[in-house]
Amino acid sequence: MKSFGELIKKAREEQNLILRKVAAELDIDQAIISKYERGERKPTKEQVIRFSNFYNLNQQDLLVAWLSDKLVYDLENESFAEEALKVAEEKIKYLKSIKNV
Amino acid sequence: MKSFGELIKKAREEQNLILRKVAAELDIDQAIISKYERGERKPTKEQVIRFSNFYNLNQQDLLVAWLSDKLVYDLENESFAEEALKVAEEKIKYLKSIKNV
DNA sequence: AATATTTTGACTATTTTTGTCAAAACAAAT
DNA sequence: ATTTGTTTTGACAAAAATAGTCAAAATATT
Repeated sequence: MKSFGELIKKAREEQNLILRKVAAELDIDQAIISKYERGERKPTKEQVIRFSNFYNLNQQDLLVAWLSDKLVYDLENESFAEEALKVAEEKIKYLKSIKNV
Repeated sequence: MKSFGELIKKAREEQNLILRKVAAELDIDQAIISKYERGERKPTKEQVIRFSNFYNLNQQDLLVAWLSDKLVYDLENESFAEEALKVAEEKIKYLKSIKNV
C-alpha cells in the first residue's frame, strides 16, 4: 500500500539511476520528478504509464497507487472521508450495473 | 444514495421554489444552480454548505453526497476504480492512525 | 397564445495545475 | 575542506481546468 512517489523512488534507487538520467529519458524536468517522488505534485495518467514502462513496473499497480493518492488528496482531512468512499463505491457499482444492461 | 444534484432539486421542488428565487437568495446564478441540479457542474464546499442551510438539509449528508460525486467523477470509467477506492480507504485509515499517536 | 421557468451555450474571468529554470541544500569523494 | 555530483526548493511563466455572466432557446404552465 505504497504511494506512487514511494514506488517510483524505490524503483529508481533499485536501478541505480539518478534523477538527471531519468529526466532525460522521460523528458520530464528532474525537479518535477523529485516532487513526484515526494508526493509534492501529482503526475498525469500518461506520465504514470511512462514511468511504469521505464522502470518496468506493473502498469495497473502503479495506476492504482496514483489514483488512490488522488482520491486521498481529494478527501483531505474530511471527518466523513470514509463514508464518502463507501458511498462512492456504491455509486460506482450502480453505474457499472446499468452500463451492462 | 442520491447525487448532490438530485438532493437539491428534490428539496427545491418540495419547497415549491423556483430557480430565480433560490438564485437571488444564495447569490448564485440560476443557470449554475440548474447545472448543479443536473450534475453538469460541481459546486464548491462552501456552496454545498449554503445549500444545506437554505434548504434545511442535513449538512453532512449533503457533503457526503457532493464529495462522493466528486470521487466518482475522478474515477471516471477506470476499470480498476473499485480497487483504487479500497486502497484509498486503507490509506485514509493509515493516515488517521498515525495522526492520533 | 401568453407568460413563467428552466436549460443551453458562447464568452470571460478566475483559479488551479503544470512546466522551466537557477540556485540552494545536501551528500560523497578526493 | 574543497571540489564534484545529486537532490530539493522556490519564484516565475505557461497552460489547462473550472467557475461565473448573460442572453436567448427550449420547455412547461396557465
